[in-house]
Amino acid sequence: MIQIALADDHAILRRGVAELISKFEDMTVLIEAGNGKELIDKMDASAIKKLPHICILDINMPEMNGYETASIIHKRWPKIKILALSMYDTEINIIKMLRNGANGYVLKDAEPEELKKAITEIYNNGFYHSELVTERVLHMLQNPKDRPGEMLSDNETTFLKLCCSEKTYKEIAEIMSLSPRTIDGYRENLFLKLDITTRTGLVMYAIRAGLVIPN
Amino acid sequence: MIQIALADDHAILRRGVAELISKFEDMTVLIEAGNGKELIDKMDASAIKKLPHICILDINMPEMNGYETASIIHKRWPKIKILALSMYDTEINIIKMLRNGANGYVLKDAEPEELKKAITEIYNNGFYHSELVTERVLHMLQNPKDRPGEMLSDNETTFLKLCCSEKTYKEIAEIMSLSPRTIDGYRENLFLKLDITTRTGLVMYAIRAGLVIPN
DNA sequence: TTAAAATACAGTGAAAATACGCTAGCTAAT
DNA sequence: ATTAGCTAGCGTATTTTCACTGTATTTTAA
Repeated sequence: MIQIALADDHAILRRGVAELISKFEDMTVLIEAGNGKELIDKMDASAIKKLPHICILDINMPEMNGYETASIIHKRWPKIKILALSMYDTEINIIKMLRNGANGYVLKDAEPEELKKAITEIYNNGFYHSELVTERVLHMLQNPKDRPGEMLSDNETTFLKLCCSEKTYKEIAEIMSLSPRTIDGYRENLFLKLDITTRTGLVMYAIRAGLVIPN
Repeated sequence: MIQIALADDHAILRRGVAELISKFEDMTVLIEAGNGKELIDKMDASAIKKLPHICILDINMPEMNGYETASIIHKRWPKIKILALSMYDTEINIIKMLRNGANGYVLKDAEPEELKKAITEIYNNGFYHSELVTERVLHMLQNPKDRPGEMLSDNETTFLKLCCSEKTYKEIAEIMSLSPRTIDGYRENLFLKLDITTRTGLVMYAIRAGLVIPN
C-alpha cells in the first residue's frame, strides 16, 4: 500500500485528488496540508513509522511554496519521493522542481490515469518522466551552463517577487538595501535570461513560475 | 437526485471534484467538460431530458471562460442553475459572475462541505450566498467606486487583456484601432475604478479577475 | 596563478508610462 | 433643452523604465 501525502492550498482540489487517489488500488492518502509548512509540521509531528512514501506538492502555495517544500523534504527525509503537481508546464518550473528534489512532474491538466501511473512508477522506479520532461530538459539538468531557464539567484528571486507590486525599481532598491543601478542590473540579467523586454513580462513570468500568488 | 455538469480545464481537479460530488448523497455528475464551449456543445448534443440541474463553472478556462459560459447557459436554458467555482475572491469576479447569471459562488479554497451545501441550497432555493458573497456585495454597494454602473466595458476588458503582454500602449491602440490617447483614457479610468497606479497593477488585477490565463 | 565568471555599481539618453487639462458627440433623465 | 454621464479624442509635462557603455571587486575555475 503506497502511502501518500498531499499539499495544496485549494481544499476542494486537494480533497478531490485525495478521493481520486484512494480509489486507485494500493494507494492511500496519509496526510493532507494546505501549504508546505503545514505538511512539514505534520510530518515532524507524526510518528516516524507513519511517514508517507510519496509527497505530492503543488507549486503555488501560500506560506511555503513547492520549491522550498521539495528542497526541505528532500534534505530532511531523503527516502521520501516527491511528485510535483502544477498548473503550468514552463521549462523553468519543471527544472526548478526537479533540481529541488522532485522525482516527477504532472500537470493539473493531465488525466487521472497519468497521476496514477506517475505515483506507481515513482514508487517502483524512483522517478516518473513523461514526454513533458523531455531529454532536453533532463540534459539541461546535468549541464549547468547554457540553459535558457538559468537558475535565479536569491536576490533575483526577491527582486522578481517585488516586481509584482506597484513599486518602482527605486523603491525596490531601497527595500533590498541596494543601489538602484544594481537593481537595474538584475532587471537586465533577467531580461536576457528569460527573453523578456518589459516589466510586464517579468510579472507574468513570476506568476507562471509560482513565485507569487496573485491574491 | 441532483444532476450536475462540471466545466474546468484541469482534468485532475475536475475528476477529483466529480468524485467528491458523487460521494455526496443525492448528487451525480452528468457531464464533464474542459471548457465552456465543450460544455455547451455537450449540452446541445445531449437529449433534452438529460440536461443537468446545476452547472458548476470554473472562471479561468481556455476557449470560453466562466463569464461567457454562464451568460450563454443562463440565456439558453434559464432553468439551469449556475455555481461559480473560482480560485480568487475578488469582488469584481464575484459580481461579474453573478451578473452573468450565476446563482452562487464558491472558492476552491473552501471545504468540500461548503460545496455540498452550495449545491443543495441552489437546488432547493435557487441560490447560495455565503458570508463571502454577502460581505463583498455589501462592501461593493457602499463603495461608490465599485458600483455596478462602473463595471468594465468591453473595450476596457479587451484593453486589460492586452495589457498582460509586452505590448506598449501605442501598440495596443493600433491593435484596437483607437487613438493612443483613448487607450490612455481607459488606463486612467481603470486606475481610478480599481485603485491602481501602475501597469503592473493592471496586470495583477487582470490575472486575479481571470481575464487571462498566465500560460 | 591567471582567466573567467559573477556581483555591485555608475552615467547618459531614449522610450514608455503616468498625470493633467481640454474639447466634442451622444444619450438618458426630469 | 439642459443638466449629467459616458465615450472618444488631442496636447503637454513629468516620472519611470529600458538600453548602452563602462568600472571595480570578489569568486570560481582552469
